[in-house]
Amino acid sequence: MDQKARLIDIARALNISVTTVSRALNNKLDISKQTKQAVLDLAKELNYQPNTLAISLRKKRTLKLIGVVLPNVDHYFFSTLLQGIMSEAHQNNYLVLVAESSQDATKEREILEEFVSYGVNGVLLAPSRESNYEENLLPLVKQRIPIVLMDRTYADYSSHFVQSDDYNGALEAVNLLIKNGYKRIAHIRGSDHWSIGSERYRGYADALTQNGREILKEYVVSCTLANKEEGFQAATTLFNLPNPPDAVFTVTDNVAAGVIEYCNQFNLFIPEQVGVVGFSNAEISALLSPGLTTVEQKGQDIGKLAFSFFLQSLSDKSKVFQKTFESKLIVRESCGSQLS
Amino acid sequence: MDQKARLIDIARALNISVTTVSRALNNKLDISKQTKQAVLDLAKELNYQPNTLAISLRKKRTLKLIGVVLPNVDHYFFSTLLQGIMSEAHQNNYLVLVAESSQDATKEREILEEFVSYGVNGVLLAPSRESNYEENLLPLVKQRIPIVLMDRTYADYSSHFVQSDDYNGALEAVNLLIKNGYKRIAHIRGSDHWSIGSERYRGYADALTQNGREILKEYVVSCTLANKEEGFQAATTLFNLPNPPDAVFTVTDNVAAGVIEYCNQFNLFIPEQVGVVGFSNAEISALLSPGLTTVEQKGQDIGKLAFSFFLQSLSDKSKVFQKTFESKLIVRESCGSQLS
DNA sequence: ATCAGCTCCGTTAACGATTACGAAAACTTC
DNA sequence: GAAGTTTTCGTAATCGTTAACGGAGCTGAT
Repeated sequence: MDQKARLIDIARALNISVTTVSRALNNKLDISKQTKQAVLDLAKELNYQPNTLAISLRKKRTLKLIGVVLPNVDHYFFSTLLQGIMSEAHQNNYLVLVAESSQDATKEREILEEFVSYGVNGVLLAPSRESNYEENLLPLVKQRIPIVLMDRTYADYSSHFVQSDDYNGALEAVNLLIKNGYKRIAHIRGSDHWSIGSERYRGYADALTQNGREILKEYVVSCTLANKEEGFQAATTLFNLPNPPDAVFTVTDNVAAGVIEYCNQFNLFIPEQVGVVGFSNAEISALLSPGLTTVEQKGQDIGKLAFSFFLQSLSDKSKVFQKTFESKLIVRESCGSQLS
Repeated sequence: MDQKARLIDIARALNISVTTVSRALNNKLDISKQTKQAVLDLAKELNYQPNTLAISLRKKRTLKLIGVVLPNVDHYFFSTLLQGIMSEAHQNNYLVLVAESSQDATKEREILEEFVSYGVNGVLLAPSRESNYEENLLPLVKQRIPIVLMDRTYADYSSHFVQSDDYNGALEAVNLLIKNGYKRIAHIRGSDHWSIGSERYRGYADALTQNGREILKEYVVSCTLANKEEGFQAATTLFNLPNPPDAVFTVTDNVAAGVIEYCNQFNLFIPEQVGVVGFSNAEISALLSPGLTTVEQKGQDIGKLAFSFFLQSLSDKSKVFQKTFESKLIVRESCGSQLS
């Protein structure tokens, strides 16, 4: 009784054919004003909602549906990324399937397969750390499903992507530390498999050499999960060196939070004794004490552009859309800029 | 050539009927081993992918698809909520449509309609502030689509829900401040339209009266967005009163972050001069200095349970599933518990 | 030889919408 | 009033898949 209203329900009630009802609702020509009005009125009364499935099937046009795969949604950067995607998608009447790979390449592959079998029109992917082109992406490429990569890319595959300029961001961050007088700058970096790990390291290394400084192995500590705990641990290692650093550049803000906690705990004053710069401009960076100098990653903008690249790639199959957002330093207390 | 293979293509190639092909692929009984094998082989060769639209249309429901509507995904609590939902959903082979209402009841309604016309099997909804039952939920209820509410509920509608115990959480938080010797406890509260705003205020008020204290109007400041800036502003108001408070309980951790920033900036020592307690146990609460005492909201658990309620409601149509998670205080430095 | 009971498969009608085609009704025009 | 034109509507096919039903063919028991 209260079931969903269909065209046939309206048709029977008005004693006309389904075709006529369809015509009325779709603003077609071959229909009189009166019947059209009657249909529209009844449709409104019954709260008629067309069945998208049936329409798509009939029109042989797929549903407006895209899939988004992220390593973690509770990570601030990714959640803003998602927000950007969803706002664009909603404006274009696309629905968004979301799944979390939890940084697990196998799970990522499973998700992508599910998405494909569900008939998504495209995939926006922020690859997990161990994701590789051959196994994860090739199947989609074969099926000609548009893919836009976000945040990181594959070394062996050129596709649409939107990322932030990790290299220059890191370069500027370390340059700032140098300019502010820090002498022994350490880096807590991400893993090599991870493009943001290697890109940010590259920026760190080049900033040092461009300023005629050496890169000391013991000043570079790797982490894998890039969270606060690892930051604390790495700080412990660094500050217990015979010749400890006087500044730390970290691969993410969360890692920097661990460093700051270590310094607060062991009375190393920031920025007087130790300078700290993070990466991401996560929510926490403004809330930490002292405020964390960091490199902005515009999650929303990246997400929006990624979706718009997907849309454009539908109409222009041959073109490859790529964008690297410029990095921007957000200077707060932790890097000693206020000292001079 | 590269067109998608359909059942009829396989059927024609093997000179059998579509039904038989369908039977082979769906592991039905009435079929011989040989034909079944032949179909499976050819299907694999042609890389047959069933058309989910057609299946869903025929079965009158989509295959394992649920919709999630949240006010904001970049809010930490909601992102953990989403995480909980997605982890359960993935385990049960459900795909998850996600959309953001941006606290806009009209947009929320649009999203819900879209979800329905896509044939989702259920909806998990964290209602926006102005969402009302009549307009937003009634249409779904009429169509007998299972709905599980999260975080807040409707006064005029009893349904499945999962929420955290805002009232008792607030009560305990304020009791702790009282126990730790704070005399003039203020509250920065959320708006009245918002159940967490009124529930947490109710807890605050009852804690005071149960301890024989007065509720002073000037000690209760309202905010709408519940962010750090509003917290800073409210702190400015409170600490410039002729008789300023010596403790503040805030509706969210972000608001508390604003208060802490104010105190740090104007040299009000926490917890010695001012006690602060927040709500949510957001990521930032552990990273702030001093660490913020707060009430835990188990986003992941709430999300997981909400999904499992949805699943259960499918098999047991008549039962109503409801759960209020107990609140739990997370005690850190900001509330003076270390002082005594 | 007849009948019951399998196994295996095809025919047909759905699911809810769109659309080509043609026919009835209404309106012109001479 | 007959012929032509236009407006308005219905019939039936179609999208890709599933499912109720029935029928052929074979086996084995009576």
